[in-house]
Amino acid sequence: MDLEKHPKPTEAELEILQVLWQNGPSTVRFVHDKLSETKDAGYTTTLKLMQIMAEKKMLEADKANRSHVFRPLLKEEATQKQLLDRFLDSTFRGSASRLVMQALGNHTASREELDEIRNLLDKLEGGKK
Amino acid sequence: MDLEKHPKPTEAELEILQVLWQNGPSTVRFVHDKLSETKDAGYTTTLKLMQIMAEKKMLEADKANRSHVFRPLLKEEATQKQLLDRFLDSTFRGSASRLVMQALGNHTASREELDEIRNLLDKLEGGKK
DNA sequence: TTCAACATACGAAATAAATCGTAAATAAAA
DNA sequence: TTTTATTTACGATTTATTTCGTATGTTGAA
Repeated sequence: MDLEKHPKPTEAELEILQVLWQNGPSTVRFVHDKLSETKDAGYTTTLKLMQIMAEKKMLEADKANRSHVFRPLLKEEATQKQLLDRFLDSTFRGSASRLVMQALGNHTASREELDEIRNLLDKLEGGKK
Repeated sequence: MDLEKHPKPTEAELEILQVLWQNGPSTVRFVHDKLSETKDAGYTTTLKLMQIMAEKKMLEADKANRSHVFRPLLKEEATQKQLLDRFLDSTFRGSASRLVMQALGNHTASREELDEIRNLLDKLEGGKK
């Protein structure tokens, strides 16, 4: 069968997915230009990666025009959740609260974001009453 | 010089560090037995990894006895923070609150943990008044 | 002492990930 | 139309990581 439920994207693949999630279906050229802002690798490198990702069914290429347009087949939230699970496990031995504490402690969040989190806490804690 | 500030531990290295952080300085045998519970690789694989880690100054070996005793040179919290930064960046484009929301949403935390988090929120939000 | 169990040393193979070079096709420009 | 630029195809290389095999040394039990 080989259903390959959770194809963990590599670092480089994730970078590409991020561009697509943020900007919608895009050509290799576009993705590569975006990546070039922070990274430097040749055009064919990006191309090859995206082709491989298409093979792996992470992306789908629309080949109608000469410049193929790729769209992500993985959903951002689902992928984040999957990666978070792994990360939580490997780095925080599964303790979500320790991760949350660290994340909140070390990184700035706006007042609004903090309030949002507080609301979520209320809901969660409500369920535990 | 080659100071190598942030030697990002690989997955396998992290597993070894976890054992050492949890159990204190240990022999290869001990670490390998622990890892064997969830993973399967030969003894010499673990040995080799730990030797490489020692070269990289992630571990230090006490060679007084035949069975060398390895201790971690990286601190757990600092390493977690470092990995969290990268993860946050690559997976959540730097949005700590989104990560926190996902983490809280998908994973169970006890009442006490939730309260702890709430306290932290109070402190943080206090600082923003 | 002799043998079996267990330790480290270390080169090298296996695997995975990322990068690149070059060819061939197509399109756009001159 | 000829040339130049851009694109995909794709094999191959490079680099990183993980794994293992074998040699060799040490310890402890028979």
